[in-house]
Formats: sequence, structure tokens, C-alpha cells
Amino acid sequence: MSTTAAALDRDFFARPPRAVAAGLIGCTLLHRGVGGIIVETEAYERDDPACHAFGGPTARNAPLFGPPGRAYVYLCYGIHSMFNLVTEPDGIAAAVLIRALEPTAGLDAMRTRRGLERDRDLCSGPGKIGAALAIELSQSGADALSEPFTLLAAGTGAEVVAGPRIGLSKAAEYPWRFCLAGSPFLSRPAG
DNA sequence: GGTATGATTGACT
DNA sequence: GTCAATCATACCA
Repeated sequence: MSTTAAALDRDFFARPPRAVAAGLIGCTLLHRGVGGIIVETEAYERDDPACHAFGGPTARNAPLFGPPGRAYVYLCYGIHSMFNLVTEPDGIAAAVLIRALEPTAGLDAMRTRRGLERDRDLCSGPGKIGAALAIELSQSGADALSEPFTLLAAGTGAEVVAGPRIGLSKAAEYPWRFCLAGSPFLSRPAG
């Protein structure tokens, strides 16, 4: 790429979550300059039993009901910070979970935070991203289109593959997981 | 006030 | 392949 990648704008996120989830593959996500290329995402819709907004608004899922382009962060299994991006116009309450990155920036910081050396293991899962990028629960509801977050548009040529979602107790069979074809940085192989 | 549970990970048989 | 860790949140009394 000879030119600087364009930052994603709010219109990019004001679309149905599956479109956003597919479109995010190949884009770059940074938190305080640390992160990489998005290679795996999952979509969560409002009328989706697995979506945190399914049961209606609560204190935790409030950001989902706000404007698109915001972060929704929550703690899973008491250990892992899961990073989502809110999609759709205000109030629809859908989101995209960022599941894996190809690390490209701040490698040393990520290796230190994860206690690992291999790039391939740094961000190959949603909980790992929370740890590697040092994303905190308090950032839930924050604008993901401005500092300390950076979201850059994808280059050309990203081949996206869809498959079933992972780890859900409900509606996991929906083929709403999107991967960069052939990437070695996925949480699990595509399909 | 108490209890059940999870969009996971890492360690172990 | 199986399984425990660990705590904010949701839900019930």
C-alpha cells in the first residue's frame, strides 16, 4: 500500500453486524498503538439468543443500545476481557466480537503482557486480545473511532470465509464467524 | 441477602 | 481428549 490506510468511520458500523463482521476482516485494530490486522470476527444480532442484548437492556449491555462504532467490553469466565464493536443505528443493539488478530504493532508489549514469544499465539482468541492489547472493562461504552483506539480500513484482496460460531451455549450453529482465509493467526481453523 | 453461569484459556491425563 | 480457574453480572429470595 503506497498510501496511508483510511480510518473507519461511523457509517462503516451503521450496518447489520454480519456485513460489518465480514468487512472488518483485513482491517487494523490498535489500542494505544498496540494491535494488528483483524483476521477473525463473530456477529451477534439483536434477535439472537446468544446476543447479550437478547434479554433486553441491563447495566452491562447498555453500550449495545447506543450509537455504532463504540466498544462493548465484558468479562468472561471471570478472567477474559472480550472486545466487541457496536453496529447498526442507535438502539438496535447488535455487535461484532473481535476474535483474533495478526499482530503487527507493539509486539514487545504484547509478548510481555502475554508472557509468550510466538507471534502466532499472542492474539489468537478473544480473551488473548483483551490481554495483549490491555483492554479494560472500564472501556466498555467508549468510542472506538477515536483515541486510544485506532481502526484502519483493509487493504485489497482479503478472502473471507464464513463458518459456525464458537463456544456458545445457544445458537452456535449460525454461520456468523468470519475468518481471513488461510491465516495462521486464527483461534481455530476456518470452516 | 445468596447463588448460578459464561461469546475462554491453559494445564493436565 | 478432559477439566479447573475466577469474578462481574443476572436473577431469585
